[in-house]
Amino acid sequence: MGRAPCCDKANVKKGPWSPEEDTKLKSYIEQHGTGGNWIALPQKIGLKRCGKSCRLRWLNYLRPNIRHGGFSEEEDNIICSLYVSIGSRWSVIAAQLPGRTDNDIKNYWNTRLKKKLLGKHRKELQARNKGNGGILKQENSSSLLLQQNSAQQLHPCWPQIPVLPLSSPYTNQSPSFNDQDSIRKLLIKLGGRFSDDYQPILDGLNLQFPHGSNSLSSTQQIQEEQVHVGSSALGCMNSIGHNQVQFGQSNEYCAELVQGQGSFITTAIGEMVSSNDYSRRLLGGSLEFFYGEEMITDNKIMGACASSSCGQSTNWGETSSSLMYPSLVASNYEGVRQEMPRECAFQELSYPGAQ
DNA sequence: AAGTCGGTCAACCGCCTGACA
DNA sequence: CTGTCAGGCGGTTGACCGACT
Repeated sequence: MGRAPCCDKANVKKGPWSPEEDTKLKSYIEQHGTGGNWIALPQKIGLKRCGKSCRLRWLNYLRPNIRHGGFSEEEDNIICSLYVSIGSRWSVIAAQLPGRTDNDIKNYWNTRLKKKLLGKHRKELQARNKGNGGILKQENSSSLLLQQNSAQQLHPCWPQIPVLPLSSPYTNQSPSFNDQDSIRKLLIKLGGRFSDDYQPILDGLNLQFPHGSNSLSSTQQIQEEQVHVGSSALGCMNSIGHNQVQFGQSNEYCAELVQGQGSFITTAIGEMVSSNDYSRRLLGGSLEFFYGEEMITDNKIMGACASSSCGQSTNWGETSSSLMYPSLVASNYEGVRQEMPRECAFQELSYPGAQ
């Protein structure tokens, strides 16, 4: 029992539109509008097309002021910025780019932009490996984590509970956002092997992370976790799943693991975004929008955790709507588990020294 | 010249959401 | 409150085209 089709599939033409069909549709809509009913429209005009197909054709190709191809650097930046913050919500992204359609942007991202960023990463990786003789790739995850922990003490960019003031999007305020998790989402979405250095994105994005008073202790916790849990993503997930570690620790620990997956795209995007004031503002604003949305989900999770054995010192019930906790995005275990590509998890496990 | 391969992009599919009866 | 329906959306497909062998 499927859903009833929106039109009679047998009597509907499919495939590319002919110039005659385009002309019919365009002239009718220009004269009469859509009439608020796309389904009935093709019959009115005498087109053997599905109403949805007409709508798509009009929106993507026939309506005035549509631009195809020739994406500018500025547009690249905006697309990347928004993809980092809100993901593949192409209609929202398209709304920020006059004359662009969601379909165009989606195609552009999938065929060009993604590869452009991947290519950039490979070059950087090659350059870096030349510089250090490829030693970095040989390091096991434990030493990597320790190295990162050392760096974290200098740049404590993983506070347990970053707190940002809520402000309206698209303001001229400094983009004091904290988007490691959305960036991580991007990395996970894109899959593949990432580089190991996180700092460039922080520099590139000009991020300002509040230095949590407990950041040092959380680093120590992570080091302890390494001993107890091992250094695989699976270990992290199992730990959370079985409540063997406290929530704050597992959160941090997962963050560290994913951080270990690197940041080639984020570095590239960071460079793009930081090169452009508008993109920065856009990203700052859209991130707030994004985090605001994520909070709903995460509050549910955190609420559930707080009432079970995995909650610890954080009192999630006191969460104020005026505060945002971006790091909690990564604490969404289900989200991490579902979005983590198999390849990603496998490669993490295959590190020499991983237990 | 013919075959193969990979990239691009228009169009389709199916799910979700909101309006409305 | 519930069911239906159209609109909207993101993911996917497949035709087309140019580069390469």
